[in-house]
This record gives sequence, structure tokens and C-alpha cells, in this order.
Amino acid sequence: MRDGDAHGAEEPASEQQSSDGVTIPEPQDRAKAIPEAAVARLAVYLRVLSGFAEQEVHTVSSEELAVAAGVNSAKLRKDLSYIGSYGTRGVGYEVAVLIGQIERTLGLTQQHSVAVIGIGNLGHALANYGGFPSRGFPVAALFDLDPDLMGVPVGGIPVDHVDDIPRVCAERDVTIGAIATPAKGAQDVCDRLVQAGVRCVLNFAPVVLQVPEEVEVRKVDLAVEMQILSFHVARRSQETSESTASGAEADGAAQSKTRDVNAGVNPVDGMVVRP
Amino acid sequence: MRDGDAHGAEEPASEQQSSDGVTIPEPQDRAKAIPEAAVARLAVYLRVLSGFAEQEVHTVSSEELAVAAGVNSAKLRKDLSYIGSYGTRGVGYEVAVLIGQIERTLGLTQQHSVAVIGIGNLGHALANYGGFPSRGFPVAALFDLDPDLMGVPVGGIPVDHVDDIPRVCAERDVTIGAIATPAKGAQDVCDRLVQAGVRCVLNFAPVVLQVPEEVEVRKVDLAVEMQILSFHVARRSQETSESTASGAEADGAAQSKTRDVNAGVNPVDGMVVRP
DNA sequence: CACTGTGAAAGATTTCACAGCA
DNA sequence: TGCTGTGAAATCTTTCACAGTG
Repeated sequence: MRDGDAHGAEEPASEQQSSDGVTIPEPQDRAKAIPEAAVARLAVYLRVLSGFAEQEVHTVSSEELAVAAGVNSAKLRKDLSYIGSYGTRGVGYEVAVLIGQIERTLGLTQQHSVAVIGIGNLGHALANYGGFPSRGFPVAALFDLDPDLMGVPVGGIPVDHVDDIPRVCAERDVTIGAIATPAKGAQDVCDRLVQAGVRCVLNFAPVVLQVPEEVEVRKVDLAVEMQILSFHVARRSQETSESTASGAEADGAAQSKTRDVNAGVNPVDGMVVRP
Repeated sequence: MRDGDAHGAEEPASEQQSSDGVTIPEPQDRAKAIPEAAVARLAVYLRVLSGFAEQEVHTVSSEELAVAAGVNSAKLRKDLSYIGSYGTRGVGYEVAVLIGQIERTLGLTQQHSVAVIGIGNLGHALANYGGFPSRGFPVAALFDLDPDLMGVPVGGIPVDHVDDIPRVCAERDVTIGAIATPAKGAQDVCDRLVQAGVRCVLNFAPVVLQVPEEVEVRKVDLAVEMQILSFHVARRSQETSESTASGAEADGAAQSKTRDVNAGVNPVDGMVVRP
């Protein structure tokens, strides 16, 4: 679920409509027409497709791609239909074409420089995360409060003071800020980022950030994820009642050791690099 | 969001219905009746409420709580209505009561031991994350492949080898596994966790895990979050067209330095502890 | 009177199922 | 024939708006 996004107000929406009142997917508002939920999945498809490309797989059917991405094929086809018709009936999709189109749709053709604020464990992990640069998100700036960290290079980039956020972000053309500070400092850091013209924030701090409506915030909250899992544990143990025949045994196909399809996925994406 | 969840099949749903065919919210399936989306938000309300409790605020209205949590008050009231009627009309909610009821609903009255697999930067961050133990998720076991790490304590817990997952998880009664390994190892680690009886997985590796249907997986994927942000940047810069009067200036109330409401939220939740 | 709790409407997302094309 | 692309139905989620209550 979703998942977790945190922006209150909606933009005034200057709906582009054809004169007869029916919204048609013209180039201009094609982007606007894609459901939020589908966008999130497109990013997943992109990763899976990269895996296929690496294994020299050139064509996939909606069914294959759907299984690899963990969704059903109808949903996948509908999602892809939002970005256009790039499949071949009776055959499937060309991996390279689909990658290109999804990248275009997600705006990945241009680079987005990232600033990481809060260089603790998580900040280190983010600064070193191989998946970012390789996917068009170079980490361009690091910030912290700790005087001992100033100038210390982490993942090749020297740490600056949070007071320099406006200057440094402007200089290095930062478009995304990743807030990995403790809760207390998060809103303050966020305000500085907004001042500096950053319009996209990825918030790891356990706080609901207050931002002007033109700023997009996405929140990653570990405690919340845990609690959602906890809810499901609780719900299950509560279902001690009937162990329905069909429910008892696993789906056979589902459990299998290290499935081929994802086995070699994008090695550059290794999550963790030790300091 | 939202967020992002990743479980394919649904359970066969042995719907409890009253004999006349209308589903009534009996204690048994009360949990089942709560929409997935509402569960995620309940966890957020819980955090905000903890903040209020700490500031010695004993009563909140739906409006206050909604603002602090970044949702609208109608949604908040509906969400709370799923867990029961604990408000007082004309007054609001008692903070302590609400905290208790949400905790009960989310199954937080019992502890859930967590195992972290993959002790790199992210693993360190997770092992040291103060928000877990304080919220009923003690980190009880750490695993890695690296021989140099075996027995080394991280956040007070010695690292074990991934081969010992079944034994150690059973011994320490682990219910949640947090996979912070590189992509390659993730499915293998996941399989071992499932073998060990773990039914809840928080997956940070950029892979779609294949699991039996009784296992719940939640995925946190940084690259995907970035790409969603990228999409919104792209959409906006595409909207170079009309700069609608209302859209140009910020919402006044929204932007304000370090809002009171969240200023002192749960200090124990500090995201990052330096090694 | 102020605020909760909730049916019912509106909107968004998912699923179905099949027409249509290579 | 096999698979895509997509209207239409089903389902889930949000919002509205107001009756009901301490």
C-alpha cells in the first residue's frame, strides 16, 4: 500500500481537455493521466526489465514480466497502456523499447542530483548506495551538523554544514533532498532545502514534514512498516479458527529457491557497501 | 503509496458473515475489516499521539490530530472508526485511550523480535535504530556472510552466520526478518527465513521476493522512491505552460518553521546513531 | 455548541473478459 | 494462434455532509 506518501493538498489542476470535454491522452497531459499507483509499479517493471536485458533476454510477454514483478498480468498491461502501445500482439514486448519508454515517462532521461542530510548510519548507507548513480541519481552533496564531519569525504563526497544547504544545493543543482536526520532536526533541514529551491524530498525521519504544496514529499518510515507487519501477524494468529483446506498448503509454484528470473538482477544495485 | 507492498495472492477468505448475509464487525473479523490503507495511517497516528502524550497533551480533536498527521480530519475519523468509538462528541479523543486502542489493533501489545540480515551500512543503521526497541520491535539477531563479522557485536548483538538463521531464529523467537543484503543474496536469505518459520519480511534489497502465500513481505525500495520523485519533477517542469495565479504562491499556513506540533516528537526515535 | 461517528456519493484502482491484430 | 490493449464491472478508498451526542 501502498504506500506511504505524505502530501496533503492537491494542486489546482489546470486540466488540459479536448474542447468536447473528454480527456484524451495527448502528449502534454499523458504524464498527468498516469495513476499514482501505476507510476510506482513502472519503476519496479523497469528494474525487472533491466535484469532481463542483462541476461540478454530481448522479448517478454506480459505474463512473464508480471510474474517477475510480482503483479498480475492484467494490471501490468493496463499500467503499460498508460505510457503507450509498445507491444506486439501475439508476441510480447521488446525489452529495450519498454525500458526506454518507461525511463522517458519517469523522467529518467535527465539526471537528478541528490543531497543527503544527516550523515549517520543511514546517511552513510545512502551516500554509498550503488543503485543511485547507476540509475541517474548521483549523490552530489552531503550535510551534517557535526563539526568533526565537515570536509570528511563519505563515498567520495565531502560533508558540508547544514547551514550551507542553500549555497551548495544551488551550486550543484540539487533536485532531490534525502533527509536522514533524527526527528528533531528534520523540519528545519526540510525548510532549508525548500529555501534552496529543492522541490522533492525523501524523508526518512519519523516526522510528518510540513511543506508548501509545490514540494513533493515521500516518506520512508521503518517503524510504520514494522507496525504494518505486526498488524498482519496479529490478524493471522487471531485466525486460529478454521484452517481452510485450500489455505493450509502453499501455492506450490510460489516457493522455489532463487528463481532464475531475478537471480542475476542488476548487480550494481547492491544495497550495502561497508565503510 | 502506498505505498509499496508486494504480496501477490490473496487468502481464500473464509468470510465470517451473520446468517442473513450481511458482514457485521464482530470482534473476530474486526481486524480483517480494517482497510490496508487505514492500517498504514494508524501507525502514523500512533507516532503523532506519542508526541502529544510526551508534551502532556491529554486530549485532541480529530482536526488537531489530522493536521499533525498530514491527513484530513474526515479520513482520520473514518480510520479511527474502524477500531471502535473511543472519542467524546463535542470534546475529542483522550490521547492515552487512543494510543492503547491503536496499539491493540496493530498487535503491538506483544513484542516482535527482529532479525537483521546483511550487516553493511544499512544493517548497522537498522541494528542501531532506536525506534525499534522502544516500539516493541527488539532486534534480537544479526546475520551476515562475512567471516570477519562473526561474533562482532553491533548495537550490542553479536553477528551470526546466515547458515545459522534457522537455529538462531528459532532460539530467539524471531517473528520479523529485515533483509538488508545485496540483491544477489536476498532470495536465498528469504528462503532460509521462511524455513525458520519467519512469516513477516521487510525487504530492502532491490529484488521481488518469491514467497509462499502465508508470508507477508513489505518492500522498501529507495531507487523506486527516487524514480517516483523523478516522475513528479518531470511532470512539473512539463507544466511550464500556465502558471496559474493560485498555484504560484505557497499556501501560507503550510510553510512555517519547525511547527510546534511535531517539534518534540519522540526523541528516542532518532533515526541515526553513528557507529 | 462543538465535535464525533457514519451512511452514502464520488473517485481511484484493480480485475475481468474479450475484441483485434501480428 | 497467442498475446496485447482496453472498455466495462467490481472493488477499494476518500470525501462529503449531517444526524447524534456529551
